[in-house]
Amino acid sequence: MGRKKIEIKRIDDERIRRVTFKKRRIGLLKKAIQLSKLTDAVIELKVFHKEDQSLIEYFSTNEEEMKLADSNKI
Amino acid sequence: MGRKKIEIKRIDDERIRRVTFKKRRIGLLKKAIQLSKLTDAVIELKVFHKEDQSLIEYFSTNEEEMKLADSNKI
DNA sequence: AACTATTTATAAGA
DNA sequence: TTCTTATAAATAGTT
Repeated sequence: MGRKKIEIKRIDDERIRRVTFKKRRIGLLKKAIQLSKLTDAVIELKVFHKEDQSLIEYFSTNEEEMKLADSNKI
Repeated sequence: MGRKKIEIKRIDDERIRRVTFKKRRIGLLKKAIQLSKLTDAVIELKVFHKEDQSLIEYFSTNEEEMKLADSNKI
């Protein structure tokens, strides 16, 4: 959803890859927060990027509740 | 992004809440996969829904690599 | 479950 | 390189 349609494969140009990463990471986090708020979904999201050694984590609830859900895996 | 703009708060109507959950969970998963493919990001995503006891998990890589990233938390 | 009008995310440009 | 904008994509309400 930009000026042009892009293929979903690794972006070779490092500059563009970094910019895309920063933009889309924000977008993904927003979507996760919205889903959680709208529907009571319990969400855990981690995004790690080697290039800048950044790690972002989001838990819609405490970790314990997620582990509980996890242990009752279907 | 639909016929009307909605507020990001809990959807009271159960039927609508369930439909919205199913739609947006797919959207979130797609975004996570795309971010990973486009930028080499390492992503872990878990979505749990109490109402139907469903748990969806996505790892863009093996869990070990994520744990490693996690242990180097900044 | 499928459609479509509209909002939102974002790729490329400024 | 932060801000803008044209366009693609997601989705709220409809059928």
